[in-house]
Amino acid sequence: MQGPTDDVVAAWVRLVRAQRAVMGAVEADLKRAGEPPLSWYDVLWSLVQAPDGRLAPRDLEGALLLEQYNLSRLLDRLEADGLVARVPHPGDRRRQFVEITERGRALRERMWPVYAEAVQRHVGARLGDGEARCLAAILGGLLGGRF
Amino acid sequence: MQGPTDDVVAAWVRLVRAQRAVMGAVEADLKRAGEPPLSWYDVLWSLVQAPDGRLAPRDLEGALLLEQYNLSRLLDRLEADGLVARVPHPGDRRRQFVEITERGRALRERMWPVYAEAVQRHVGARLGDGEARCLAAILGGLLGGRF
DNA sequence: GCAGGGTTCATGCAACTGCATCCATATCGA
DNA sequence: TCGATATGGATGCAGTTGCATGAACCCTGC
Repeated sequence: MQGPTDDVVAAWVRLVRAQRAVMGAVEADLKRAGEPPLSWYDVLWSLVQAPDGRLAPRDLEGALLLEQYNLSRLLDRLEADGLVARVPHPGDRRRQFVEITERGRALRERMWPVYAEAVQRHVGARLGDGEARCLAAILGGLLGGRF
Repeated sequence: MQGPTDDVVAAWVRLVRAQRAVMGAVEADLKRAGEPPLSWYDVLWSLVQAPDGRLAPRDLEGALLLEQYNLSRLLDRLEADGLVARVPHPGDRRRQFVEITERGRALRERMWPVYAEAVQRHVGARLGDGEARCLAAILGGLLGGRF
């Protein structure tokens, strides 16, 4: 196979570094505001968007690109805080649904302004007109099927 | 402060997801080939590029966007494998240099082909002409001062 | 109906990370 | 010079992740 061009390597390096820097900054803003980590928001948001506020763990896994065991434990923590509930799947006792609770919805709504402001500060404010759209398009291609 | 536009949010979401997907895939390729994780490569490569193959931990920290304590322990592991050596700083006994060893250089050279192929497969092959350059440019702006 | 195999989710254990703090050393100011 | 403060790096502990495996359940073919 042909090796990557210099441009590709540069893009890769900056992708890793930009994500680390920006995500770290957003995560830090959330923490400073006394809110839970981003991964909690991601789960809650996925559930809010889903019909009936519930999803199969497997779907969450795919949506959030989490490993099965990581999701399992993340859900443990969310459940312990009363933000989601695991409800049995009628007809298949292996499976289950994860359902957001009222408390979970409330937390997500409380987190959103903090999150949005952090994203604006660390991403929005640094991108010119059209750059955001262009970035999203290219990254979408990079993601290929996975989205 | 004005909230982020939809385009900014989309860019943010894809940035996180793309980095997770691509980085996970590259990391997995390295592991499959029996090589150490990417963080090891990053340190070794930073040292190779530095004059005399040595850097102050603080500089590595900035270059790799690692926390001080994480770098300290990463260096523990690299040192335990004989890939780097901590050498005292003449004139300030608090400080030190991290110096790559021959063994470290050899490992980096062995890792590179595997790494390069993974980057090509998961990044290069998915970007059209000019997209890599465009992506690198936008992400560079996103990084702002930090690089 | 039941043995074998696949699917879904959980968990024991080891490695890694985050956080607070500590230790040793250097620097600054009176 | 000496005490207060700052800096560079390490470390104890708790929380999280990765990996391998396990437990419960479903399904298929015989």
